[in-house]
Amino acid sequence: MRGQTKPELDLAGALRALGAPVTQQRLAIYGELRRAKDHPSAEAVHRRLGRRFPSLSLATVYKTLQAFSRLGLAALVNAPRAEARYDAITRRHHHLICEACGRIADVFDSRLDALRPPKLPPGFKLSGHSVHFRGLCPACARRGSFVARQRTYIKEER
Amino acid sequence: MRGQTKPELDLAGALRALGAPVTQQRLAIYGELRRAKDHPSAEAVHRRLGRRFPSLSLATVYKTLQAFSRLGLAALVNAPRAEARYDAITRRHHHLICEACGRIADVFDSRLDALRPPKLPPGFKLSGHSVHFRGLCPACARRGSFVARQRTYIKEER
DNA sequence: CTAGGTGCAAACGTTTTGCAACAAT
DNA sequence: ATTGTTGCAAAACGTTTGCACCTAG
Repeated sequence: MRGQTKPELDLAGALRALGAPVTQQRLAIYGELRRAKDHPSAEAVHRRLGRRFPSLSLATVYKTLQAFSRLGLAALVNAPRAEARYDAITRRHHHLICEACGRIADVFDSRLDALRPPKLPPGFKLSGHSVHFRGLCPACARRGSFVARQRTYIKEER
Repeated sequence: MRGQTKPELDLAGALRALGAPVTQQRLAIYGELRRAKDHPSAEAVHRRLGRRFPSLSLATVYKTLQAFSRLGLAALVNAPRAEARYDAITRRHHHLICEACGRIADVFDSRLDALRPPKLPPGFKLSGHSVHFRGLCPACARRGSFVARQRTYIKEER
């Protein structure tokens, strides 16, 4: 739980504990992710490591970040590759998302509407917020068999 | 051009009030969005309208949904076209997102961690949730000039 | 030696764009 | 008549994949 000086060592241990190979690329990518404080994209990580590891490929960065995410060693902040989905309801509300089938349900709750961030940075102009609840809808939970933590969600109905 | 509740009429009025042209395409797309209860993607809206409006193009659906979103007549549920962004912090936390520059800050708050949806559908297996606060960071708020409601967020730093 | 990670280039699906034709005001 | 929208096709973008090679265990 320290790691500002040698975050790579933590990673190596974690990977070994998980039976996953420890590679130079993984150490470098994890080190960069630890160092970064701006939630970088795969492309950003690749760009930043470019000087020191000219042979590191973007595909490896993608695969590695996905692996970290799957292994619980990093977290995906947003849902990439998701189609834009629209709602005619513009009144403030929140969402309940099935991670397996992608179904989205509306959640109306004034308690959630009233949330405020603790200690907002001075000068930040807050314009809104939304709460995303994730999980498995009744149908998908019954079927089971969904590998969690893989993708945030998949598709909507035709 | 009817539909039982005549949602098209609301749209026409709203568009006129905003000085925006009222077209058949806009009425149809809005009608479909109102009718749908599953937060459809642009592609889904296009597919569903295909029978009745064979000449309607997918590009128009994209442009129209974006326009609606910008005008406050529809809401974008997720962030499309966003790059996947990662975080080395896997401990539960929330985010504060600048809609102009895309900067993401971490928000730690046990009160937010403890949120629960009101009346969860029976059988839904909740696995987690996160709160996204949106707004303008101090730097962007100072500069002003950002047209809100446009995109959810844009880019991260190099 | 073997499992699986890596690099490359091509493929993918979604979204955006340039532009000419067109419709709404 | 002017302005903004539409449709088309092509391009852009982030991401994923197939496969040969390489590397850690």
